[in-house]
Amino acid sequence: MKKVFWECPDFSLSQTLECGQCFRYRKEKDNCYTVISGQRVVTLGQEGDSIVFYSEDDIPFWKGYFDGERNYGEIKQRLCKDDPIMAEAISFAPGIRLLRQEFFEILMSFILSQNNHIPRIRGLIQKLSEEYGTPTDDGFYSFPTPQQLERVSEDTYRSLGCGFRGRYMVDAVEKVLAGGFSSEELDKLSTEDLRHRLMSICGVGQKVADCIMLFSFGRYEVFPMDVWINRVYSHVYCGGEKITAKELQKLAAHRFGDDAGFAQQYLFHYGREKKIGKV
DNA sequence: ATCCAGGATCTCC
DNA sequence: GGAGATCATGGA
Repeated sequence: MKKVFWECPDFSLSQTLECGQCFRYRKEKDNCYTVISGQRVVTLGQEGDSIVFYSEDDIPFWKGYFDGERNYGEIKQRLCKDDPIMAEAISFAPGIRLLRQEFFEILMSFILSQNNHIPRIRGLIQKLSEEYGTPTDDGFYSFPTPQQLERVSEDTYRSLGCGFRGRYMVDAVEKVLAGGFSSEELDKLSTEDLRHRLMSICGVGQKVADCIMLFSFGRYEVFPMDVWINRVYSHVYCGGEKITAKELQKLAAHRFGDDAGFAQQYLFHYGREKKIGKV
C-alpha cells in the first residue's frame, strides 16, 4: 500500500478527532483512524510529526478538512500570553486543530448534541447514517443528505432514540430543503446574521449555532458555551463564582478576541477530560 | 440504580 | 426579559 507523508506541525490526529468536535471517525489498530466527511472516506495514521495517508485520494480535500494551512503555533502563543490556565489547557492537548466539517452534518449533529453525552451523540449519528446514509466500500456510512432524510418523520427519529430532538430534526431538514441554507450562501453572511439565520431553525439556540459556525464555517471569534465551558470558566477564571452567560461571552471576547473559538476548544477538552468543576 | 449530558423551548411572572 | 420546569434516552 502506498503511503503519503504529510508534515503538519501542531497536529495530533487523535487529539483533533477525539476532542469532541467530530463524531464521524473510527479508531483502527496502530493508532490509525478512518474518517468520513460528505461522501469522502480516508484512513490515516501518525508517525512522529508526520501524518500518513494510506491512499492518494482526495489528499488536498483532507488537508483542508484538517485546517492544514493555519499556523497554530502563533495562535497558541497568543493565547498563552499572560494566561497560565490557558497554557495548561493547551499543553494538555497541544495537537488540537479545528476541523472544517460539512454544514448539514454538523447542523444535525449539534441538534442531537443538546442535553446529550458525546458517546451517545456518536451512537445516534452512526444509527442515522446506517439507516439513511450511503455505504462506503469499507463498511462505513456517509451521513445522510437532506434529500435522504426528506421523508423521515418525527416518530421515526424518536424510534431511533433521538427523543424530543425529533421534531427539531424534521424542522431542520424541511428548512434546508426549502432553500436559503446552502453553505455557499450562508458563508457570505456576517457572523451575527449567520447566527440568527441558523437560530431560525427550531432546536438551534445560540450554543448550537455557535458550534455550527465554529466547526463548519470557520468563524473563530465565536465561543460556544456548554456545561463544561461554564464549569471551567467559573472554576478557574472566576474562583468558583457562578457567572451569567452574557458576562461569560463578554469576558471571553475581551480576553481571546478573534482566537476565542480555538481557546474554547482547548478549554473544553481540558475541562471535560479533567472533570474540572464537576462535583 | 441514579445521575447526567457540547440545550432549547415553553410557561409563567 | 429573566428564572424554572420539562423534555427522552442510555452511557457511566
